[in-house]
Amino acid sequence: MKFQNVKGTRDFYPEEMVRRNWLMGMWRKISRRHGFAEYDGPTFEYLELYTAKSGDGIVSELFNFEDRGGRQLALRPEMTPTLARMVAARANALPKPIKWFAVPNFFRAERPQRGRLREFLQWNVDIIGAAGEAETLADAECILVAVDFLRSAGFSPEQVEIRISSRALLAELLNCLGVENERHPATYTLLDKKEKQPDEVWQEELRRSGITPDQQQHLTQLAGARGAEAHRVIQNTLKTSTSPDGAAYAQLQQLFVYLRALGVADYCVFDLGVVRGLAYYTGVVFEAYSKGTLQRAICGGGRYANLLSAMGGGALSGVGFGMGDVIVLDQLAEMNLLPDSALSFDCYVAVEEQVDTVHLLKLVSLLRMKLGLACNYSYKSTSLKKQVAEAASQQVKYLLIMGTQLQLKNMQSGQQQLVAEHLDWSTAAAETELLSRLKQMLGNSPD
RNA sequence: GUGGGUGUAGCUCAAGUGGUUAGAGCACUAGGUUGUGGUCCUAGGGGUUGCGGGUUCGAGUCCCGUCAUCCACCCCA
Repeated sequence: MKFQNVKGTRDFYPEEMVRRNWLMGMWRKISRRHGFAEYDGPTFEYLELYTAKSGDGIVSELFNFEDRGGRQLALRPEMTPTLARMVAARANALPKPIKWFAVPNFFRAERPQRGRLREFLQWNVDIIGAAGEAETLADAECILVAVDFLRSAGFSPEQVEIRISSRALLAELLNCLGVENERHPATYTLLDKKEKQPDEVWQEELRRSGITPDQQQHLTQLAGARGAEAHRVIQNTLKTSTSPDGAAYAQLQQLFVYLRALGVADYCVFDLGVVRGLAYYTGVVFEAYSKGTLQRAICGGGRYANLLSAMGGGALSGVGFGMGDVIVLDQLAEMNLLPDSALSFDCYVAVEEQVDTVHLLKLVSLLRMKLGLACNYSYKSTSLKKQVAEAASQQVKYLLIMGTQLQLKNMQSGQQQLVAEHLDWSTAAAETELLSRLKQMLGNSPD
């Protein structure tokens, strides 16, 4: 019987693990420097937690099972329900705003394809409980974190952009056009599809949507309007109403003022075509869009004003985004931005023929446990040349050569120094002497 | 769930229209170059050609099924 990994899952051999750890490290570093605290929850929850948010239809999309007590459980397909549950449990005790992030693995029973697997990692960043004016600050900070990551990973504004819009603004505009509230969700879906299908198909769907020809014409102008053009279209639309609201429009303009102040405006573009598929977004919506050969969203997020209360979490508004590792790594690879994934250790001890293995082990143990260095040596007695070659293949910074003398070689500079003329393991004092000598030489060597 | 492409060594690929014992490079292992940078030389291990059936004197090659994988659709938290 030959086994293989389950469809849609990945094995992480050391080389891939280096990349994965690099990405997770970036996510954590970026999150922390913007003042976010890491949290996590269980890998599985009660099935109802997910059906409560997304309806029974979600069940076919997730891995669910029954435990021995007959309870219906499911592997987590996303973090928001868990987050809502955790926040709800301590809603009154947690200081606001709550700025949390997580880098969990998720499971979805979907058909795998490029950029989508059945188990994947996703960076989740949320700010919950910022109210009033502070909402826009939180929106800006969320987008800032996303841009900071993309820029730090090496994406240029030519390679990726953050497309930003607002559901609240769209609602305002639809009201001006006289589209009834109950038609808003369907209209959002329509707008969302504008760029994803041929124009004739979209126009056909528009005709069948049940809104008036006049409304259809305005909607065509709105959909996909970007930057200055979007502002012009909005101003024209607001004029068509006798009592325009304009609050959401003002808020969105304020958001862009903040983004300019934060220095990330070059990555951001106002784009009315961004809607996001999720029903629960109520305010700002945004996505990072890759402009590579495979054009697609790298991350997506937005403001959800009612989600937590709908899940028993109290009247707290939140804003957040998620970024999956599969697409990010895919896009980084395409743009040649992935770091070197070779193994690397701190040092390697090579021995000449006459060296006693017991002495070798004593030195290795000093390096590993007293100096805390990641250190390797060969189990076999092979030529010095092969040991040096192996050291080089492990990308070590230092090579220690043990013979009658002990020498230290800096593998980057090629410089070699004498550590000790003779190695004396007979007394504890001699060992301490050697240790401090090594500490000094390794500590002072330039990396 | 629908449609399409692809399955030969760990990886990248060979093997005229069916024809002897399925090959190469890289990687891996061992030995050598008596030793300080991924070298070079030699040797070796590794394959039921995804699996099952069929056609045939004979199938990696043709046919059917199945599984896996990739791509697109659906969906996208």
